[in-house]
Amino acid sequence: MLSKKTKYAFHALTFLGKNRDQKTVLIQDIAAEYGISHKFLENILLELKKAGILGSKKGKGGGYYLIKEPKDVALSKVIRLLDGPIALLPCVSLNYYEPCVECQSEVKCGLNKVMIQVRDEMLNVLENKSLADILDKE
Amino acid sequence: MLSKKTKYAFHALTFLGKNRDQKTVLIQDIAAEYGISHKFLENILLELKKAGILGSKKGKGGGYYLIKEPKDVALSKVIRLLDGPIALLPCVSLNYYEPCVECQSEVKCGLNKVMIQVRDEMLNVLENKSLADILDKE
DNA sequence: ATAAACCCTACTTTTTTTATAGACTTTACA
DNA sequence: TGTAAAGTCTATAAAAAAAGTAGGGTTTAT
Repeated sequence: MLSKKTKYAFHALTFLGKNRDQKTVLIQDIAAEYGISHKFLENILLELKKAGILGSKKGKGGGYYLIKEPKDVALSKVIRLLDGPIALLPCVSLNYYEPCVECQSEVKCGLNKVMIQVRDEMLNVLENKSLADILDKE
Repeated sequence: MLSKKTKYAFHALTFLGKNRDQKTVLIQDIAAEYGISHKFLENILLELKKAGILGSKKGKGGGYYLIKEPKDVALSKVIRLLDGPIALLPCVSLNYYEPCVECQSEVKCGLNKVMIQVRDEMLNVLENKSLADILDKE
């Protein structure tokens, strides 16, 4: 399951996507829309900004806005950013690889082989679905 | 990512699958093979037994054995048993459904719709891969 | 009778997630 | 030019989940 952080990130991105006509949107308005803690959401939006997905404007009249095209915000990108690896095991993660301590030889490990296949099929889905798909269904 | 519990379950199942010629296998031998805590593994094997995947024999000369054909032990079954939902959000889980409190209307939620698609594609993979696939690659 | 092995429940520790606090910086505008 | 509005940043606290441990109970071969 995704963490709440990631789920809220998707909600926020959806809200920002729906309000692209506005120059900026307040954290507060997003928090209110979904009943999320303002402060918690603040951290999430900051991470999305640092990742180049959102832009912001400080000071009075400021707020956040979507900097990327919705079709260019893949689900995989948001998940990796806030939740970490998509792979089901550390030993098959492309972005967060770590060997399994209990594993004598990765090359001989059937579980490793199968989980590489699972990872590839999951990535195929998560890299080809994007914020645009979410917005299309709203 | 899968929990260690689930990862160890797959290791144990693999070991038992490779030793189907023996009547029973000791917890201790599986734990030693992977350097896993005996007691922790005990709990895991017990769950696999209760789920009808493993059988056991008590007393001296006892141990665990695979009760199902490897091809009939889908990855999805083991993951659900030890880790819970496969779906990425509670509101799209088939086996562990819960509404999202922040969601006004599930029917109008684009995230919900997209995550249903993601779930179906993940299930398609995880229900069609099994212990047999792991054993084939060892 | 005894030792080997699984069964079961409860508990503790550790890690991760979720949430909060508060001081700081930037900006619009009266 | 002062003030209020808004994002920035770091640290910490609280809650929940995962990982691991303990120990007595039951069954069975010899």
